[in-house]
Amino acid sequence: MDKNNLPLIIAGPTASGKTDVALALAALCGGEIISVDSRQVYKLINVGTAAPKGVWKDGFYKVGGVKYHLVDFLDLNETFDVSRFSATAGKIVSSNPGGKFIFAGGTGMYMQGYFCGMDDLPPADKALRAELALLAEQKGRAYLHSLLASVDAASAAAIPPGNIHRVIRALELYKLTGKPASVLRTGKFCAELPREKVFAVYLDWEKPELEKRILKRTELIFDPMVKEAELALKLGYAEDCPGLKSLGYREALSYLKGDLSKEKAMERITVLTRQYAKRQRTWFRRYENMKIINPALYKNETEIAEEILLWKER
RNA sequence: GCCGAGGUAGCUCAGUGGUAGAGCACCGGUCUGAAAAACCGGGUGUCGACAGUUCGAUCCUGUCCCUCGGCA
Repeated sequence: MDKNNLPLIIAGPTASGKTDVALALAALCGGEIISVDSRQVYKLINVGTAAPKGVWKDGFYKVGGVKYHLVDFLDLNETFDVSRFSATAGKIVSSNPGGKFIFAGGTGMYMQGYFCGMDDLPPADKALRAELALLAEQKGRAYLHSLLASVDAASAAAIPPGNIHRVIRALELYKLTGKPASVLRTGKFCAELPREKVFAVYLDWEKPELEKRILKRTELIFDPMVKEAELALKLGYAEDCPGLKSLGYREALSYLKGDLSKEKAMERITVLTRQYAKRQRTWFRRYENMKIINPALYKNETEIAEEILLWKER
């Protein structure tokens, strides 16, 4: 296999400039970009999710002529998840054999799912989840956890009772298949990103620098975010629909309702974004074969892209 | 200037004559179809300063400094 045709991953925390680097790479070597982002998939909330600005043309979302996949297509009432990402990305890649692909984004779990592979497990069952969530609400998370312990001791031991999402998923797997998660899962998902299948880059700013960028971005996107939230409500979407659960929209809505001053709302969004960036850093630290790049050491995105291409050729 | 209230963690504040806690922030981590999710772990401190009383003071006493109200 031609080494130059291996896909590239441009990962990094939120506000690290992944999109711009990906676009610079596409400009240098051609190719298409696949957004690895659980929120940029939605329509109507493009600014607040920092989705690249583009236009729909011939069935593709294009940014400056570059195909930018998996952005701006999903209804706010729909949910997206790692399996859908993995399957869709797979289709996009196989639709253009020999094409160059740049995976850009910060949703580590999606990268993990696509590059390491998903086990063949049943998908989410909304009704069952709602039923289990209700049970947890009525009888407590500890009760749900004890239910899990009685059918799947290994999962129960690994999942803290407070982690309601994972407790529910483990119970869901058991109810749908009759087998405990520990039996269904092969462990391949947890592997290191396969070196022979992908080149991975991580954009790693010094912390104070990233914090400044986050602050700046909050200031830049807050007003448009409020407008997006307002429009969504006007179109009939509920405040708690899946899309509007994206980071910051709750605060934008609170501001809209007058429950939060603009200053407080922005401050809160900045904190949430910083915490999110930290979780991303923690996630990506697991990968030992990523190329770490400090963007501050380069003049611009093009220089970073050139550096990445040089590294890839080696 | 006088009177009153107060100075304890990054912030808001609780507390005790035996060198301190909470929430949030912050730091570290977990992660298999919700992941911008949901969690787990950690106190990071000259208790305003200086004296005095005491075996021992963040706590009691005095002086000073600072902040916020009220009166001038």
